[in-house]
Amino acid sequence: MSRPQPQKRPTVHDIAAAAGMSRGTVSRVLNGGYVSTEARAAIEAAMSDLGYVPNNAARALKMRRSQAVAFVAHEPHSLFLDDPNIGSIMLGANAALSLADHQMVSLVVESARDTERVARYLSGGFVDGAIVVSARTKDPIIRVISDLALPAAFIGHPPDLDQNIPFVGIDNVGSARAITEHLLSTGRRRIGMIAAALDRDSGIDRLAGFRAALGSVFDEDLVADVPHYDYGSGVKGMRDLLEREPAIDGVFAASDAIAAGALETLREAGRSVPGDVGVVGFDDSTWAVRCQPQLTTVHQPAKELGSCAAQVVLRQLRGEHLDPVGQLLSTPLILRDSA
Amino acid sequence: MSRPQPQKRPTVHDIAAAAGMSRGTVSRVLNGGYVSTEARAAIEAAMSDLGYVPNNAARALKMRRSQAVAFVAHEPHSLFLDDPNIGSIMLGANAALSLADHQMVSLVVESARDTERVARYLSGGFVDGAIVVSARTKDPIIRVISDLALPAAFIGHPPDLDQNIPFVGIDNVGSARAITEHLLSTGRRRIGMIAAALDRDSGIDRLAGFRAALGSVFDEDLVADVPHYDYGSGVKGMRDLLEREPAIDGVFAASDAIAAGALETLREAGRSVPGDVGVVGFDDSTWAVRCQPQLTTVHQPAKELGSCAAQVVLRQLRGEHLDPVGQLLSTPLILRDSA
DNA sequence: TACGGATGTGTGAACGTGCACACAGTAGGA
DNA sequence: TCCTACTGTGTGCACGTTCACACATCCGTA
Repeated sequence: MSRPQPQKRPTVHDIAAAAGMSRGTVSRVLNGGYVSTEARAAIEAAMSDLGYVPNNAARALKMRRSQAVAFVAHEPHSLFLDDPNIGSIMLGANAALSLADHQMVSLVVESARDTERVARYLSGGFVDGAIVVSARTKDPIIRVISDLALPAAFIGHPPDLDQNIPFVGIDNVGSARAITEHLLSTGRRRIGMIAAALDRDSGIDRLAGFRAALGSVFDEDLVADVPHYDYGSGVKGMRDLLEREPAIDGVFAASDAIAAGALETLREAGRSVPGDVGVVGFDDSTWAVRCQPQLTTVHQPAKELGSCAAQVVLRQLRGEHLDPVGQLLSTPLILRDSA
Repeated sequence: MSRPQPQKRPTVHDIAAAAGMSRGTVSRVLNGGYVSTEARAAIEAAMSDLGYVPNNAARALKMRRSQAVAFVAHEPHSLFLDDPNIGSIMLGANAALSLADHQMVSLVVESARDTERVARYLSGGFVDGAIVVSARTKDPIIRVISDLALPAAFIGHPPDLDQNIPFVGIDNVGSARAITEHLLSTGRRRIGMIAAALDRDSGIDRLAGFRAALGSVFDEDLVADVPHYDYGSGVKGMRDLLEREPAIDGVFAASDAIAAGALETLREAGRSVPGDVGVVGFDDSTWAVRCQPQLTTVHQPAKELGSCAAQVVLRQLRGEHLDPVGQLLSTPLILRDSA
């Protein structure tokens, strides 16, 4: 089968001609307005006959509206795969946008090259707004969105985020503090933390909450710093911690995946959990119930974060005023067996 | 900050006026052509001055080219979260498209409503082609793409896929057969399978390969049928199998996640692996090395699948002829500890 | 009889871009 | 001198849509 032209598709003109009407009437059938029942029937028949589909590019050009919202997944390789939240957040956002008849298009940013292309894409009129997840400090995408005045919502917010850009997130400081306090309440004395992603608000805030809970007992030496929220980082971080303080009896892992890695290391080292060491995670992801023992952790409402962010963007699109620029969702503690 | 209009953005006209040139010359600066060095300098200065970004919608309308390719992730909720392949496939595709200066936009299909909207989006001129992953039998998306003659590539192919639509995949039948034969070679006699996703080519083919390897020894009763490739399905499937045949000594799980679930159930049931029961998986995902014992499995070249599919679409876009419509990537057996 | 409103339909102009074409000037070769 | 080729620039049109406007008809009422 040869494919010389990309197949001439019918336009409003063709439909109008086939139905014996004018373009205006076809447009009215599509967008609402006064149309007689016969005219509507004829046009609808012609449309399904010729297989008409409106051309979004033309519509977007004329209307300055594409009915699409970008979901910018600004994640390095390993994170994207090992972070279960990102998937849930996407699905939550997709569902909310879908309900409002908007298309979610997700853009993956891996390299500097990607950043530039995504920036071009965002400003090219293909999307009406953007949801940005886990942007980093000094992320160029932030500037682009700010310059463009593109309706946007950030999920989590880097410390240098422009005050006017709305965000939704969770109270990382408070949640980290609460779960650390739980660890204290079970009688643990030498509590360490495997802190990750300290170039992001979430990582920084979880560490801050941990520090706050421990107060004067806080010991810099008991913080292992790992780059990512993944399993491998957990294994490594726990080895570090055991080496520095063999008498450690409590661990706050910055994510469930990290906690899972930590459990594995503790098992190899012959420590029992929660007998010798209490371990808590963060996320309440599938990791939490898959571990042995199951993890005590902080529930992160990933799906709600996604749909909330979508709502924020949609509200801006409708021209509504946003009262509080930021919004924090609550994060219940989930008590299971690991601490 | 009030936001009455979506902020008037500069157009070629504005740039032309600012630089004292005509629109045509601006266009030539952007797209190549004869332009004097002074003119180019003046125009480039004006562009960076006014912060000009070409309007993709207008360009797409005129050129019938958007420089974007859709990645249709046709996955139900649980699958999307638990299938590690989809992420790797996406990253592979993204990298390849990025290199060719194309934007990947990924569309999530969850519901029938989504299907319809995605179909509209695909035919709306926002994308030049599509990569479709794990479409199901009778998927309406297939018809849409076929009707539109949209350059596309399927990853895996449903049995009812139009002969002309290119696909890339792996030899599920051969790989399943090979790993089952490995199980046989270790002396297992009562081998069961936890089969999943039997509404998809991958699920069907893996079962077929299993059956082929066993030949006359194949026993219908030793196949547990579960809906998804996830951990929970593995737990359930293994319970089924143990109940039906307590003397079972080998299990082929249709995915690593399923194998992980099966391991958990076996552990609970007091069976040792690989002592009492040999277990093999499929995918060589992060699950495989995270299990105890680590899984013997089939390596699935997820990233290559993604980049291959992208290449196929790009080649169609360039008007090249595709010799073999289908393409199968090789899948080495990875021998670890579980069988 | 005339008028205002509701209902229904057609037409022209724009959205921002790229391309074909026209035009102008210079240079080289027959 | 004329023709052609090359470089550089401006202008009109089209892509497919929507929207504002003009027009046409019919009804009820002043």
